[in-house]
Amino acid sequence: MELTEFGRLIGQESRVSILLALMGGTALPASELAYRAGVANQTASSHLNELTRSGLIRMRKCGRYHYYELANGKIASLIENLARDLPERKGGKKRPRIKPELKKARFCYDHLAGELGVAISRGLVDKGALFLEEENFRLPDNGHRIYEDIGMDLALLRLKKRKLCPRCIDWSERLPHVAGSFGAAFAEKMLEYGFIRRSRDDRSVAVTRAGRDFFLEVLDLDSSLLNR
Amino acid sequence: MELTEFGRLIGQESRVSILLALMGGTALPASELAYRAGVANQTASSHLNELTRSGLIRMRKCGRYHYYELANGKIASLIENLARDLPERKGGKKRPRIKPELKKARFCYDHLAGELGVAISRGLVDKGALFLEEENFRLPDNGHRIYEDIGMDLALLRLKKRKLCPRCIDWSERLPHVAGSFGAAFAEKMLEYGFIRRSRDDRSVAVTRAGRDFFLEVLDLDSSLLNR
DNA sequence: CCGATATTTCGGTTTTCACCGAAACATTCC
DNA sequence: GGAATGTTTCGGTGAAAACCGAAATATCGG
Repeated sequence: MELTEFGRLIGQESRVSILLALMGGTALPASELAYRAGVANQTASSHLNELTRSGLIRMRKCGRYHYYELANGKIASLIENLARDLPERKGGKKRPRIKPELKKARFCYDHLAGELGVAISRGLVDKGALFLEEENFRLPDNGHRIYEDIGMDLALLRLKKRKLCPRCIDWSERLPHVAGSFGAAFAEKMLEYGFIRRSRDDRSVAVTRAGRDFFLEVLDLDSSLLNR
Repeated sequence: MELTEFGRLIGQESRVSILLALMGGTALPASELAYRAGVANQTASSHLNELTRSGLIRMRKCGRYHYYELANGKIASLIENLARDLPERKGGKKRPRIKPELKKARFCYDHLAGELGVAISRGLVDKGALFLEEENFRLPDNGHRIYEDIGMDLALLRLKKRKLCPRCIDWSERLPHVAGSFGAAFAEKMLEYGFIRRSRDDRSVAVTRAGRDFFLEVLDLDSSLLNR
């Protein structure tokens, strides 16, 4: 895709709203996206069509619903990185743009980011369950107790053609956290066990009471992160 | 800056042409930029005004000339990275977009990139004059013969607040090469000694006969890179 | 098949903005 | 000072496109 085309696509509030809504990794139906962007269904439909043609998003039909989602994880990181690297607003410090819930914990496409995402990755590293390397993280060859306990099959993940556990530099934190098929699978497990819960409205994530215990006991996370 | 604003700015051929023309790192007068973008001076002027207000570029007056340049190196890498990470054109492989001269050797803001830039960095590493580390390159604590021979004062560079020698991942090569104040100073030296010469038209770079000898002898670069 | 719901297509309106001609402003050169 | 050159400001035109109402299409639930 050309710079200009990409720029034109993200040079428009409604389309950016749509893309940002999809950054959470969940596929959403057209009307929901129209609502979030604050435009009529017809308008959103034409935007969705354009975004699809350009390859940034894709559509999956499910009955009368058309579910749209980001085309792949690369698109998600592209946008995440761009948002992170944009220069500060000229006039100084006033940047309350980041909603606190998002800053705290959110989905970045399909893995956890924000303070929680960063802390989890760091916790795993501290426990010897993950190693920070040059470009990517690395998983221990023999697996790790933590993964066994929550029933993660690392061998299965290694088979996927997708990168296993690349580093993703967080948009709000500017610190590395684990992404890739491992990052996605880990987040999936956390949802499965009810340790975290997705927001209904955006890509923010709440830590449940059970999750609080898990993160405290298994990963020694700082409790200040887990309150509220 | 907001995503949308940035998108709008680069969502337009003329403005992208201007930015790309400035990616070489040299400041250019308004009329030159108008010419390269293929629009009238008045039109370019309004684009330049907008780009300046947004903080992407800045202006330096010199007599009746108004020289515009990228606001700083971060803007350059932002654009370079974005261009690198954009998804491939949907329809497959046809991407002859990169001009061969640019692919071979070019300025990336103020340091060398392209095949030559990558090769130089690799050559310096091979000679023990540069070390490839996690996020950045590192210079040897005691300096190196190579730098003495061309009269580079590393101590002076270390004083600058700018990063000394970060890694920059090349847009066309997708390989790391050295940027930062060291990268800029090294490129400056190469120009000074007449080892390379900037193109008058774009940000591409030609290796002179003297440069060929230097790169062959001092850095053992592959001669295929240096022909023509 | 029918009504309800989700989405898209079509047509037309309105907004945005890229563009340039003309004129103003700034600087240099003579 | 006056002509020449580089740049910007102003005003108007034209094209692109964001938007929505209305109607068409698709699917679901009976």
